[in-house]
Amino acid sequence: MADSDDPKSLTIASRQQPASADRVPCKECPLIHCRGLSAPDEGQRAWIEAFKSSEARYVRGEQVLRQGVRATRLFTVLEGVLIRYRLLEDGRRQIVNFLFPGDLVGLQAAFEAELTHSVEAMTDVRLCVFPRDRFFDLAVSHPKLSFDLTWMAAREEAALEDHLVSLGQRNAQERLAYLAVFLVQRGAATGVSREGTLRLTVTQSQIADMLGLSLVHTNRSLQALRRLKLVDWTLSTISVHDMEAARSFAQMDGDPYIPRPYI
Amino acid sequence: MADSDDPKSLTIASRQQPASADRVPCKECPLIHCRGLSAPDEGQRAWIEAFKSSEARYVRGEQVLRQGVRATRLFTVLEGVLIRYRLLEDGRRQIVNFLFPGDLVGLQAAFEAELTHSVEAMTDVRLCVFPRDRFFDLAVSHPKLSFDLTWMAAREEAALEDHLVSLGQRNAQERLAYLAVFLVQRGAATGVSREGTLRLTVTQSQIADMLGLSLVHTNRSLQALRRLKLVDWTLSTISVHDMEAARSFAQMDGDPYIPRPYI
DNA sequence: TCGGCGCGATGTCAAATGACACTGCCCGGT
DNA sequence: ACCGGGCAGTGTCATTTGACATCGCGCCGA
Repeated sequence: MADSDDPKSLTIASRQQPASADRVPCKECPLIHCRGLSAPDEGQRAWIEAFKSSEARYVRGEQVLRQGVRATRLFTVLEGVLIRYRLLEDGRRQIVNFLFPGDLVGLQAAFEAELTHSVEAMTDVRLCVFPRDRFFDLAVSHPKLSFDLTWMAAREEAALEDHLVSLGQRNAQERLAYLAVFLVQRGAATGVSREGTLRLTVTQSQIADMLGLSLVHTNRSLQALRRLKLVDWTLSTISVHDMEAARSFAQMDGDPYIPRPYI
Repeated sequence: MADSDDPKSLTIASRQQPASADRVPCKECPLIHCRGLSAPDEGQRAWIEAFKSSEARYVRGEQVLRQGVRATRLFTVLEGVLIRYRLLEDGRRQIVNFLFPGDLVGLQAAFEAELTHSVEAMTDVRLCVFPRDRFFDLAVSHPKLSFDLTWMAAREEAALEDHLVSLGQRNAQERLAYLAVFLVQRGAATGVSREGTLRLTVTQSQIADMLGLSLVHTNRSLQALRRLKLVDWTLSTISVHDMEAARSFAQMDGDPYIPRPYI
């Protein structure tokens, strides 16, 4: 079920991450070009630049944050995709959400609480690092950023609400269609994918752990969707031929496009 | 499935809610006495008082917010319990969360987005009303409150994460035990329930719609839990005899007590 | 006093989903 | 060339969960 406990990924995950010397200045932030993300203005960007302490890189499979610890750093995704998941004591794993460029990683750390989930890189990633202890300064000195932060938290909450509806009300095929559409659109909005297709390595085991299905049933349902020509999801590629058909198959409503602020 | 479309509740729900003349001054806010809630200080309370525009009352079954509209007001729960749910086009309903005193209702409204869920009163409730358009002032003029707001959003997100794990990884009985423990503890923290028992009218149909189970299966699983002497859940009362046993049965970890700020 | 209604409970059967054991394929290391 | 590991796919059978029909009970209003 949880495939994160194989020896290799553990040893990789536990080595300390050196702060990379080179860092992108915020005024040249590559995320500016993402439709789907609304960039902060000049003043805010200066503030963010000062707040940002460094950059970090992780390779696919590495753990960025570990459930149960009190983290001292927050991150923001500059490049790549990650997952956020929780482990139960008996080894069951629930993947809670995927993280794309612009997303905030580890907001819980800001409130000196223990993390309730782990975060793992799905691709090689670059993250912006922010110190937790200066977090409160943010709200004081730049209200608009603080507002954006609340916005981001609310947005993430809405995403979880969507997933919750999926797990609670949709059957296996609908869930798969929903997740495929969700990921492809997230990818499109953050510059990771072309229209209708997302190149991202996701194993069926990970899909199963996200959707609350068994591995075998996930496999069979994926095949069914492939036969229906709705979603073609392979190890390295998710492609949705007819977005509207897939959306209606999965009973998705609401507007897919709401530009999000980021930090 | 969705029982909210019976004619009676609809007519009740659609009448306009007169702003009640009498309102509790924030300095006498009854929530001060809730362990489980950390009260704002004097200065903050003054600011909240100025921000608060009125109070509203709803009776059990009334709709407070409706999915798909752009609300102009935010609420805070002063007294009572509500549910937040989403309807799918074919009538399936997913209850997303329960709202207890101190909780924020309709944060999405702050970002001029369409609401993705409806909110309905489970008991007679009293709400504090805040205008949406003065919301941004909050962040500017009182950073600590803005910080608390982010905190609350993050807390709600964590709760949804818990529910997501439940729907994704737990079987019917575990989900029921989890939900019972969750509700009783939420009730205890907000002064609604005595230790181990919560008096709150929840139909099995509502439980089913929260946990993604069929009505019949919910019924049978509840009976099973009753036979196991873990949870006794009737229409009007939830009682958990042995909290620790129930928590471990449902594979719940983490600290149940984190005092939350409120507004 | 009668009927309607909301809610819980049950019996029976069907469908969805899971568990387990096994195969084939690809790929990288030696 | 061989081995081992990760991953998708399959066959078979068990378990969980859902669908549908029905009953009992308490409540309330005509």
